[in-house]
Amino acid sequence: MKNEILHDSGILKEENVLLDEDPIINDPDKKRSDYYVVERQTKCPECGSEDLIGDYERAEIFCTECGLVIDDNLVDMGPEWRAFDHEQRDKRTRVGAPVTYTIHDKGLSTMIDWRNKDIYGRDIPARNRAQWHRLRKWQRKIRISSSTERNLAFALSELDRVSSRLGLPRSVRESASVIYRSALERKLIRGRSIEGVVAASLYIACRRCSVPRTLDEISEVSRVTKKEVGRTYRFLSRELSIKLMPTSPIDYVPRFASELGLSSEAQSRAIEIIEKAMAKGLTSGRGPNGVAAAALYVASVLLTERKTQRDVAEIAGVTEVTIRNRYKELTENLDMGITL
DNA sequence: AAGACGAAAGTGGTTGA
DNA sequence: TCAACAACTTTCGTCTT
Repeated sequence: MKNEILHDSGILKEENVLLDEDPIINDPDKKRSDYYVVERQTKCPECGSEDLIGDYERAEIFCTECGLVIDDNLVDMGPEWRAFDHEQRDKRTRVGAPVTYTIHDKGLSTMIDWRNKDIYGRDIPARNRAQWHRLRKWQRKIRISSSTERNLAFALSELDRVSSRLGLPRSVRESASVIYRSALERKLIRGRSIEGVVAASLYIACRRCSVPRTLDEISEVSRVTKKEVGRTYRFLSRELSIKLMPTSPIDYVPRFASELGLSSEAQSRAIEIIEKAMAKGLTSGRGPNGVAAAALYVASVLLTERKTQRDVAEIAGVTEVTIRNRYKELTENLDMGITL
């Protein structure tokens, strides 16, 4: 059963609604990701194509024809887990507070009222006041019982703030909070700012989930310099022995391309170029965003959708000079048929 | 006039003695 | 700890469209 909603960009979307006759829910062969493709019969405003794909890993909906990203702030509306019967389905829809690593005590906490009244509103006798006072004191101490808990509570709200600003999907946030927790457990935060470690955890989580954000982008929305994020991230990955593959320039291509308004042919052309360049070893030691920018620039020229170097540079977060250097290397070493 | 090009000097971080 | 180094940036003058 489908329920139509009007998206704010004016595009009609469909949303899956959990109903008894929904076949996917009870099909154990379906993967989570299968279930989450909820956009159907939607039209791309650019080319009118109806082939849209919702990519919940990157939190983007894009058109397979022209590559336009229609919505890059996708909210994961599906149920928390797969459900196999009625009872579970009721429990597992995304309602209430699921247990999550992003809340410091998972939302379980008790407060003792500061007023000296009992539940009927009567005053508490003076002889008991001291006892209540002690209870309150201890309750406060227990709730946020240690500096560790205070730290975590602050860090997780900061993490939420930063990742909202970056439009990061839930999976990345969970992953980042797990990283932060283990850093805290190993007492690696001492001597470092909480913001810095939060930013670094997010950076690691982003790269792990192949949703790369540059150090620049992260330091822009958090109150940490790029230098500090970089230092902390290296420290964390060493101490927690997190192995990270170097970011592939290809991971940046869809995001940059859609921000530039390039077609999907240009995207795949750029990816082709990058693959060739990687095979020839032209990308090693080079900043991946610079390589991605140059490949996109070349692709845009080849397909006569030319973008200026400045526009590409700005979106990719590199300078025009870097793009020039990169694409000079590309054109010199790769036979691309057409001279620029 | 805007964009592309390239030289030269500067910056921040890594590496190896 | 320091110098050498590679990648990248900043700045600026010149050429091209």
